[in-house]
Amino acid sequence: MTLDHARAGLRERKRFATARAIEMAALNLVAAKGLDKVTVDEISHTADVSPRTFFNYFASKESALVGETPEPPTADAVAAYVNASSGSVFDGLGALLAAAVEGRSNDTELMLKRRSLLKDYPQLFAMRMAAMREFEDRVREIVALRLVADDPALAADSGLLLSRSRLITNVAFATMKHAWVCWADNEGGTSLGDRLKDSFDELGHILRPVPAV
Amino acid sequence: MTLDHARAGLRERKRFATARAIEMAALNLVAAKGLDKVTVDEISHTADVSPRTFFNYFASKESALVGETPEPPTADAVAAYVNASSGSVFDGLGALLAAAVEGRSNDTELMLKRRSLLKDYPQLFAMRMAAMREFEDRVREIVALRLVADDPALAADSGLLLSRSRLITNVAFATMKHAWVCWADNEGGTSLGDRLKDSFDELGHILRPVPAV
DNA sequence: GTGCAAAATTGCAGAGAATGCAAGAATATC
DNA sequence: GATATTCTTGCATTCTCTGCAATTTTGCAC
Repeated sequence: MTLDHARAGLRERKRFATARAIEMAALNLVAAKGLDKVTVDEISHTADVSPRTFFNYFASKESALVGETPEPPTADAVAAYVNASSGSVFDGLGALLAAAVEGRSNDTELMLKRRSLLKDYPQLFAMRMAAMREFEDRVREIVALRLVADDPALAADSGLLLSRSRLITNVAFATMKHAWVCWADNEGGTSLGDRLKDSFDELGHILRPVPAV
Repeated sequence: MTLDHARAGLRERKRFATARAIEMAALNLVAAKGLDKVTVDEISHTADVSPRTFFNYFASKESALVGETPEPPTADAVAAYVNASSGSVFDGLGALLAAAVEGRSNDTELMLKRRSLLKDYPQLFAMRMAAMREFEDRVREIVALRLVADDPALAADSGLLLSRSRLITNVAFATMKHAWVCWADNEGGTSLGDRLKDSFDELGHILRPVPAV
């Protein structure tokens, strides 16, 4: 799925094309008629596959709409973050998430359609966030590594380490959610990656308000 | 739903009893057999109502499981928070959320069953959080009021006010999520309200780490 | 308590979602 | 080209959810 399709076999390319046709059909139909006026039969017919094939690709109508989950960060990115000697735990975490979120397919057309869809249907956006549970847990592990690197004494108190890494990860994902909403709000503007940086900067502002002089 | 049932009419009491019977049946069956081994027919039969009546009470099998959404904070609580002159935006926000979350029914039996269910099925926990969108938006409005009270100049920049209130609310809900997980993790322990206070305290720690002397 | 209005329950019919299975078509491998 | 693997498809089936109309239960006035 994440490879360049030029070098892949026919079978793989066809599979990719079918998935894209289904997603495209689903996004267009829902944009035109509304989420609950569109059936799987209709989507399948528009994408020129049988309804049964639809369910070979996607577990539900919704999962054809919300897109893939982010790919886990590379070992290099993880190491860079964990061993960063300057800044707070949050600095660098934004970049880590940005790489993961933007990493996947650069299919701009799908991305834009999906953006306006998720903006119109918050329920779908919530689903997308919920689908990131595995990814979130991976990020939590990475945060825990960083916390131990910053303060080796923490390794001894696994309860505190778990609690703290969970809280930090929750806050990071809350910030990501914020970035996404801002990004979807001003249609044209900046990339999601840049918007993520802005939100993490704003987070820093809120957390350490300039002390009264 | 939120009134004491003693003074309510027969009709209202019966309605409440039916809702509870359905929730109880659903929770027990899912605990015993697993989420996808339980059908609405089965739940309805156990609760002694027709399947059609089930859907008069709940929109889906899941919504019978996850429970009600929190009630909005009282005007008094809002005023107290907005006009608090000391502490950060986050101080007091924990208490505001605690009151809202604990406010509803004190049905301990349902609460405990639901707690272990939501722990076993993170998808349902995600649904519960997603169902709070209205409540979340109300909290965001309140946060915006507080921000303006703290810094009247912000009222002029509605974009920044919106962005900042969103981010703060997202972080607050992330903290609430953290509190919930901690609360569900150590079964017996403290109340959810106390756990919320702890999580908001921990948030303060993370945001303002003790500066190196 | 009798009668009437409002509300709740129920059955039924029907659309849509989702899965298992087995047959057939396309692709890969040699 | 022969064979094995994988994909697609149709069919049957179960389950979810909704609208409608008939029936029953409750609230209220007299």
